[in-house]
Amino acid sequence: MPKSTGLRRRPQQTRGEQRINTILDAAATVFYEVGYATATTNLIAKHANTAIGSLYDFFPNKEAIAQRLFERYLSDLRQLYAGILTDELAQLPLPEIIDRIIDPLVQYLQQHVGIQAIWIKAQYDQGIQMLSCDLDGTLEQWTAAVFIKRYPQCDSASALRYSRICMHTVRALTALAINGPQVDEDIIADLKRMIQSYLQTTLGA
Amino acid sequence: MPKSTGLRRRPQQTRGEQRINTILDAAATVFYEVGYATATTNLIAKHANTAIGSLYDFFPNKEAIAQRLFERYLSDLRQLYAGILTDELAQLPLPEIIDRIIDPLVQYLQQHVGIQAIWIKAQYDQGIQMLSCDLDGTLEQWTAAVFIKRYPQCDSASALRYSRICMHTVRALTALAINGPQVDEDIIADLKRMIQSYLQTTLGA
Amino acid sequence: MPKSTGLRRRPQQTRGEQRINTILDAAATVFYEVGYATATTNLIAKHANTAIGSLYDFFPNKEAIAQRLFERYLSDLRQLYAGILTDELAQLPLPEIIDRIIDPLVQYLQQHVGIQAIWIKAQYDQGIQMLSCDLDGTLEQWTAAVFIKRYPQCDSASALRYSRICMHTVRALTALAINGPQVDEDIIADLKRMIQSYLQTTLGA
Amino acid sequence: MPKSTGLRRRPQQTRGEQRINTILDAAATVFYEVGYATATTNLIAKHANTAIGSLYDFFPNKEAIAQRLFERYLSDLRQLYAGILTDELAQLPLPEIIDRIIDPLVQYLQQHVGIQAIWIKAQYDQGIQMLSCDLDGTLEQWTAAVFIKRYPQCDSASALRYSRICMHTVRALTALAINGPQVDEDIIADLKRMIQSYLQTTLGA
DNA sequence: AATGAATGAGAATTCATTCAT
DNA sequence: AATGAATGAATTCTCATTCAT
Repeated sequence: MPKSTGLRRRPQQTRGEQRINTILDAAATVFYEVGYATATTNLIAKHANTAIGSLYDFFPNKEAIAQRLFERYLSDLRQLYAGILTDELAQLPLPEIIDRIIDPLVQYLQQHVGIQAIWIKAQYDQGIQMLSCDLDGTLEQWTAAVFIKRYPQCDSASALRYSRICMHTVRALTALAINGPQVDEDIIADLKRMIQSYLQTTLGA
Repeated sequence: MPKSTGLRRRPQQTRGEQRINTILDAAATVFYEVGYATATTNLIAKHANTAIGSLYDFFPNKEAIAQRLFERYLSDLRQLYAGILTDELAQLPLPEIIDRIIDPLVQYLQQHVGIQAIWIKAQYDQGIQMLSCDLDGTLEQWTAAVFIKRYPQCDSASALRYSRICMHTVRALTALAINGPQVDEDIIADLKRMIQSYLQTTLGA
Repeated sequence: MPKSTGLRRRPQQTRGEQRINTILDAAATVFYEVGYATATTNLIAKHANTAIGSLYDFFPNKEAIAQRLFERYLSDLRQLYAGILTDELAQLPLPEIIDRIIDPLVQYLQQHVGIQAIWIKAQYDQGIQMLSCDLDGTLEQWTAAVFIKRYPQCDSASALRYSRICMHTVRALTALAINGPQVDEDIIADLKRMIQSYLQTTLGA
Repeated sequence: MPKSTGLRRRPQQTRGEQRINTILDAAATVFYEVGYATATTNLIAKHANTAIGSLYDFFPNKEAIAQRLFERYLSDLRQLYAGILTDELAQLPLPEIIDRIIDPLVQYLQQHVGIQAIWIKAQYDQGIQMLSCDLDGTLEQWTAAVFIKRYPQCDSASALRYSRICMHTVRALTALAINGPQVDEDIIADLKRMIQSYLQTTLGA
């Protein structure tokens, strides 16, 4: 059952690189529109204006496409947070920290509907669950690192636990707040308040 | 594309009534074991020791089975909360209220793994999203009613909004805490703390 | 493949007799409405307000129902033509003969839509073809007998051939003329003219 | 309930074109051998030495296959009659006209057993009735045009009526006369005589 | 006799994936 | 590299018929 999910053929030319991105974009759209389970590889190929055979030239199976999408999102977010998760962040007041973490995430989700489909909306879909682990885990670790810096009394296991709880809440409420490109800012505000009060109660100011 | 999800044949003998329940129990198990998306009607029939034809005698498709399951869970919960959501509840201290709402829910989820599969774990699965609306909505309304009673300054629209936010958080974190019959009590404790601090910050003591 | 098509249980009581007729009437209606191939035994039972089990108490299979319908129609027609196919008939002028044969048939078809479905409309349906042989054959024989009487020079083989040709034409054009209880009298008139001129050309006045 | 009957995928390679024809040929054979109602898509695929999936690549269902067959036959006949239905035809003696219309049709039916199954033999099968309309209608119109030319006193509505009556008779009696590649010439001769005498009686020499 | 629940073979249909061109 | 035709296992669903009550 452990299918390989890597690329099949490493693209030799820029054309191939572009093709891969076209396919991934198409997949993101299709996943968003019909859901991961209902999405078919043929439909993705059609959206990408690509022959189904070409799709399979690059990806061994449907799962690998989602996998690769996750990787792309993760790399996006890595870049995005590189400038945010600095040492100074932990020194700021808690509300500020929360803003600086949540706002870019919300914005990114808003601008990339594909990630909504596979990360937020399908969080427990058996077919995609494992694929999202990396993304989940990475975000949780980043946040845990901030916690440790800010709350020195906090051991790393606890920090990860808190972080995980927060991230799950963030996922659930952004899912509620975000619908395609639309965002309900009130819910985001409440989400922030919830996280803030939780952390204050749990770890002190 | 809105398939009808009613019963196909209303059973007129006790046998039929039992058969329906057997199928629903089997479906709950199968949904839990392989997930809603992966579950097939044949697999459900096999688990129920029933001919596939019998399943289709009563249910037009998989969706209808899930629908019916939701109705059964909802009716269970209605009964469960009938004794809890009394007028006195709103008079109690907030932590007590939260305990009295969350504890029975956690216990019920723990004892009915089927509902975990379709309500908690598949909360954003396109195939099941609409079906769970009733359950969602009902729980949210119940809680909103408690809020209104406890916080008279709170109008009903806001109460519903707060309630919705809380229930989504509850779903997300019970999903994290509960795995089949296992419960991570620490997460439940944190969940309660999160809800409590959120409500206090938002609505006052 | 030669399924028995007789009755399974000879009804001991009038109740059973009635039940059989109810089922046959229902079958006639259903055959007319959806066609023989599409008709299901369950649907017939429902139309007859009868349990499917009861239907199978009386008829071993779907084919037997159609078979029995044919028998009923045949017996109706036998009675109908008993007073028509007399020795004097052959003495009449040809147009008169034709009227006396076709008119009652058209009227009967008009009044029994069930026979339209299985005899006229499904004349080449594999499922029903053989069943209609008796009805076909009988009508052809009756007519052949008239021919022989009227045209003494005509041997019985030829008479049967002419009769068969005429009956096929009659079937085809009544099918065109009759639609449920509606009849296009013009077509019937042309049908008669066609038959008459054919016979005159073939066998003389 | 009106399923679409167009092609699902328009073939873009010669292979696809061939495959479609193979499937249609197989369907014609199967329809002839077991009848339209009994024919299954799987059986057709098997006869065509084709994966069932390929069949569904091109055709959404059995009906669409029959539809397409009709179109092919119609186009054959159009070509066939292009050289026959000339202006001079109407000048010939009636028997000659009839020969020139019926003979090629009989020959074509004889050589294409598939059309026998769906056009002649299943002429009133509910499943196929509508599909054959085009073929019916076209043949009737062609013949009506000849009538109008030959009998100037005849208005177009009447011509169409006569034509329709004749074509139904032709269908019924060719069905009786033709069985696969076998033809009973005597019946064809009688058919011609019947049509001729009918037209003479109706429209004059 | 009657009821309607149960059976399961078999038909229709989809779609991830491979293959020929 | 690219195309799209082909494959067939797996799934959904129907319905003639039998069986338990």
